[in-house]
Amino acid sequence: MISAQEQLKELKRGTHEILPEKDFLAKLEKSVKTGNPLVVKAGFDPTAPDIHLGHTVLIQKMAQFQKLGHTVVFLIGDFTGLVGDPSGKSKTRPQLTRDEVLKNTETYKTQVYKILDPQKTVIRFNSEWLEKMTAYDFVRLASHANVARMLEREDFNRRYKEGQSISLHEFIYPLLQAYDSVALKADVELGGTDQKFNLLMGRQLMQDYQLEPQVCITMPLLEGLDGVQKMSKSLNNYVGVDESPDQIYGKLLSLPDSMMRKYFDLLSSLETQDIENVFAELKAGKRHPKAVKSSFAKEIVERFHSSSLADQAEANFEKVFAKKEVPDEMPEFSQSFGDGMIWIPKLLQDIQFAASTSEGKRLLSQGAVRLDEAVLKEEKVQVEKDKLYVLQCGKRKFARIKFS
RNA sequence: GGAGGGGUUCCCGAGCGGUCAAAGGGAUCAGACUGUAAAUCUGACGGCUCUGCCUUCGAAGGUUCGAAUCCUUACCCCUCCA
Repeated sequence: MISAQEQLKELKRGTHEILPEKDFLAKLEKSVKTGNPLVVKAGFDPTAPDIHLGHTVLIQKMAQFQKLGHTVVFLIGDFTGLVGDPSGKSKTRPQLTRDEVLKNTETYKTQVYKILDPQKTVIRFNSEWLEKMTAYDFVRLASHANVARMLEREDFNRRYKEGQSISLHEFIYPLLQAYDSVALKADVELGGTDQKFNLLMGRQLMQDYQLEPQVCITMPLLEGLDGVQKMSKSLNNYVGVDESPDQIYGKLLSLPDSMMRKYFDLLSSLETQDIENVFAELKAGKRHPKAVKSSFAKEIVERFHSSSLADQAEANFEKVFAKKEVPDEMPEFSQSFGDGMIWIPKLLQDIQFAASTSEGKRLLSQGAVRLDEAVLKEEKVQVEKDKLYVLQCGKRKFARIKFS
C-alpha cells in the first residue's frame, strides 16, 4: 500500500475543499498502519438520472479511492429521495414516488459501473435504516439539531428572509443525510460544493453519536463545453455518458484549451504525476494541444464504450473534419420521389437539419448545403429515383437520402 | 398605506403614432482561417413555395386610415418612503 502522504496527494487532486485536511491525513495514516480501508460514502439522490460528465466527477473520485484500496459505499438515497434535498433550490422540490425512485436507481447502477469496479463497490440504500426508525428514534435524532443552525444555511436563510415557505421536511433532510454517515460509520463523505452544509452536519452528528467524525470532501462543479457555465443539459454544453462514441469524442475535442487541465484533473483516471508530465510536455511544446485533447477524449470514450470504438471515433473524426470527407455512418432517410423535383428547404426541415423552411433557405444561400459533395445553390433540385444521395448541411450534419 | 419605474423577438436591451419583423450587444447558426481550441473576418438570425402574405413587442378591450408606441381595465415585476 502506498504511503498516506502519497495517497493524500492523489486524492486531493481536483477537490474543492477537504474539511479538515489534517484529519484526513490522520485517517489515511491510520489506515496504512492498521491495514483497514477507509469507508468512503457518497450519496446519490435518485431524482433525474440523465447522467453527464459533470455528474461523473464525484464518481471518478470514488474510483480513485477504490483504486487505493478503500471501501466505497455508493449510497442511494431512496428514502431521502422521497423527502427531497433542498440544497441550492429556491423552491421546495417535488417529492418522488416510490416507483420513480426505484426506476431511477436502476439507471444509476448501470451507469456507475462503467467507472466503479462492481466487485469492490458497496451499494446501500438509506431506507435500510431510516425506514426502521421509530417515532421515538426520530425525535431523539431531531434533538441533535436546532433551528438557528439550520437557518445559518444560506439557501434557507434567504428563503426565510424573503418569506418563502420552507417545509419542515426540508429541515429534516440534512439530518437524515447526516444520520446515514452515522449508520455507515463513514470515514469520508464526498459531495459537490453545494453539499457542504449537509456534509458538515454529518460530521457534527457523528460526534454526538460518539463516533469519529467523517472528513468532508467537496468536488467543484464541472463547467460545460463552453468553459463558462456549469455543465447541464438545458444549457446544451454537456457530454452525456449515453452518447455515441463519435459524439463524445467530437464534443470533447471542441473543449476550449483553457479547460483541459480541469477536465483532466476531475475526470481522467491517469495518476496525478502522469497528468503533470503531460502538461509539462505541452507547455514545453513537445506535445500538440490537439493530441493531448484527443488522448483525453479517447480515454473517456473508452470508459463508456470500448477502446476499439474510441479508436474508431478518432478515425471518423479525422476523416470528416481533418480530411473533410464523408463519414462512414450516417442516418438514412427515404423521401417520396414525387415528380423528381425536390424542394431542398422542405427536405432539410423534414429530416430536422433545419427548424423551418425559412432556415433551410438561409442555409442554402450561405452555401452550407451539399448534395453528393457539391454545394447546392438552387432551391429545387432534380433527383434520380432510388439513388442514394449524401446530403450534408453545415460541418457536422450528414444524411443518406433515397427518393422512392 | 404612500411615491415612482417597468413587462419588447432565446437572453440583455433600444424604440415611444406611419419609413418596425423592430437599433445595439450576447447566445446561436452558416462561410473563411484553424487543431470542430482560442482569436479574427464575413453573413444570417419569426413563419410561410416568399418581389408578396401571415403571426409577434406581458393580457384583454378601445381610439385611429394606421399602434410595440395613445387611452381603459384588471395582472405581474422592481425601487424608494412608512
